[in-house]
Amino acid sequence: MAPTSEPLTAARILEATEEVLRRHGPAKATVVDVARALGVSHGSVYRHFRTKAALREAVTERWLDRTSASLSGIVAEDGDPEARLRTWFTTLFEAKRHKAGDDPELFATYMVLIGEHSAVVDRHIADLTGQLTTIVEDGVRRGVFASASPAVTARAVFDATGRFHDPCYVRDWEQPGIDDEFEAVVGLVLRGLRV
Amino acid sequence: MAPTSEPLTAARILEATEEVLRRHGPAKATVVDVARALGVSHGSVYRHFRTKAALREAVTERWLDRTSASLSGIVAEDGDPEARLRTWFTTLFEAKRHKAGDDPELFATYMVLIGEHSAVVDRHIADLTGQLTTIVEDGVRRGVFASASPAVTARAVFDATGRFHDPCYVRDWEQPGIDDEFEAVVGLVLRGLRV
DNA sequence: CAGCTGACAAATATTGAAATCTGTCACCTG
DNA sequence: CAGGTGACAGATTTCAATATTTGTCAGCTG
Repeated sequence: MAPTSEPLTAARILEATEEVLRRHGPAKATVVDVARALGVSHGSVYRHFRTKAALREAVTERWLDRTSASLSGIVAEDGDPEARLRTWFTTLFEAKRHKAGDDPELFATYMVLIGEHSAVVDRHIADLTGQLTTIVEDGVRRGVFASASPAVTARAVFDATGRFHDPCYVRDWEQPGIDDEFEAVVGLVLRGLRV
Repeated sequence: MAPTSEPLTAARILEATEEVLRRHGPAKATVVDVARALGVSHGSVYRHFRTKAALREAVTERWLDRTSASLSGIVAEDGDPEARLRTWFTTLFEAKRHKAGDDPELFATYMVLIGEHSAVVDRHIADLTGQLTTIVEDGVRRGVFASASPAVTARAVFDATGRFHDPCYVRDWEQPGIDDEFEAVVGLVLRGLRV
């Protein structure tokens, strides 16, 4: 399209790759498509990313990092830890549900990418449980949460709410009654957390 | 194989279908294979099951029902509800983990079947949460559990422990540390359940 | 000479013709 | 005549030929 203009950067390639994935889906998005979208030869793309897998992995990481970033603000706040925990999960659930509901095809695309790059997902989960650990530690410090090991507890809290953030449950997120189920699980977990 | 002998019953067809699925996997198990294993024509199989899907559904249901049955004993016991709940989940997790670990291919086969027959799975989940509801009600009656609605609470407890019984997490079940994570989640949930 | 190109070999995906399977049903047979 | 058969049409799967894609690299170009 654009014959030549700005210098070819990793960021521009990632942007174009996201667009190609959105348009063609994970199965038909090729490196040649990405290069064409940028008006360069596919050899140039390989100058910035060693393999197609590395390129897709970078796109996946960027996508997951956007979610982490939007939650980190809640961790930084200084209010009631229980309320912050509740807000954190509500925000996460809402964000995932909207991503999945607003553009199911794109979400399905990212689910494929996530399946391809488990190391990135592991890092992302470590990131999120790290945020939870901070909130749990804060709660313990203030004497509102009981936990011998905040990191272990944070992980347990994360695992217990999996139904409301793990993509393997996407289908359930549109089901009626899911909000009540969310409240029930979060309520149960928060009760278990209190001193 | 066996030219003719006992009368052809639904039970014998289900048995043979399980065997064919075990041998050939879900993709290559055909109705003709099942008929051949029984020494009959495939038309006879269609006399007992309207479609291939119905046959596979029946096999799936039988498989899931075996799990439910093995847990119902724990529900019927009359000990400490908290201990029973713990035993119930430990038994479920152990059973699933062994099924998955001992014969991964067969487990993968059943995962495919489960994906094909969500109505059967829904029934199975209703069955299991029903068992949990009985234990929770018992705990409330004895004054050890707090719950405004045992059915809702039971469902929340079931959802919160999904990581240790939902097949979408099979991979995690072999990971080191999974037992600690199980303990952490079950501990958290039981704390949340206590008065 | 840094950055890009495009021809190329090997790996992977697509395609369409042939083979197999599903589900039906008129007709056997003990 | 209850229970079973097997030929059949349409749907689905397989397989091998064909086309595309990935990843490399010698060489072009601004």
